[in-house]
Amino acid sequence: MKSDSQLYKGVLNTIILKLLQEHGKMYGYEITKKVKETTDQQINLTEGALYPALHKLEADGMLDVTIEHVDNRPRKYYRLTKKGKSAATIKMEEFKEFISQMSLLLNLKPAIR
Amino acid sequence: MKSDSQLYKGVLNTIILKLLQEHGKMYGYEITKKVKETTDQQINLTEGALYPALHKLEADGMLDVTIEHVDNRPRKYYRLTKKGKSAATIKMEEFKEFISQMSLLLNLKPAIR
DNA sequence: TTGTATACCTAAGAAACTTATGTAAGTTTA
DNA sequence: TAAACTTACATAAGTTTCTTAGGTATACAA
Repeated sequence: MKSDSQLYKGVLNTIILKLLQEHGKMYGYEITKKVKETTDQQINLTEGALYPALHKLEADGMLDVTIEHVDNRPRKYYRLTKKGKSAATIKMEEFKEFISQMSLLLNLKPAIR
Repeated sequence: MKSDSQLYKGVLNTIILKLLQEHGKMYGYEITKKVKETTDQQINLTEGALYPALHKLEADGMLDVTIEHVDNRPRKYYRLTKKGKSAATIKMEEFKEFISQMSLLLNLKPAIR
């Protein structure tokens, strides 16, 4: 995760879980592309951050993996487990709460639903 | 900073700079109280996080310090320097940009002005 | 055949916290 | 009046999470 701002520390898992919740299954490289595309090239989710995060989420029972071969190259598709699904929901709630608290602290108008 | 969520990592400087921008001068303990009060006791800005952060901001030329004694106890009042003022503004812009990018990634409705 | 895109990976170091202390004066309460 | 809490500062060890910098390998375009 790189964008000249410290703010993105801590949101990596939230992003991963949410993207998987929306798209069903994704592989690592696809996630980096998706993030870059969605944020108009502003956020570069680096592989050095992503892969260790995926491995940790898998070790924690949040993700299941299936390997598929495309053009002789392996892809590791990740999917949310049951535990991962509820974690995704919780992380989203936490994020909204975070925005709401920060809006109070920084005197912003909160308006995220 | 403690609230059972990793999200608050990275926003500490933003909060400090913004509070000082709004209130002119504040001392450390006052900042922790202000954060607790504003967030309805939800966010506990721990001293182990705050004091090193204040010292670093001072070392970086963002803050000026003056010591005042109240009831025989010393208070270190912090104020934004010129550099600190522009840093505060930049941090706020960065935070709004962060919210906007995250809203895209997490499919939220962005509405912070 | 050189560069770019795809697709995975790890390891050293830095940064920013948490947790756990420590000091000391003033204030409340049993 | 002793104990407990609040005010007000501080540091230091350890953890987590990321950055930076590498590495492997296949496919395709110039």
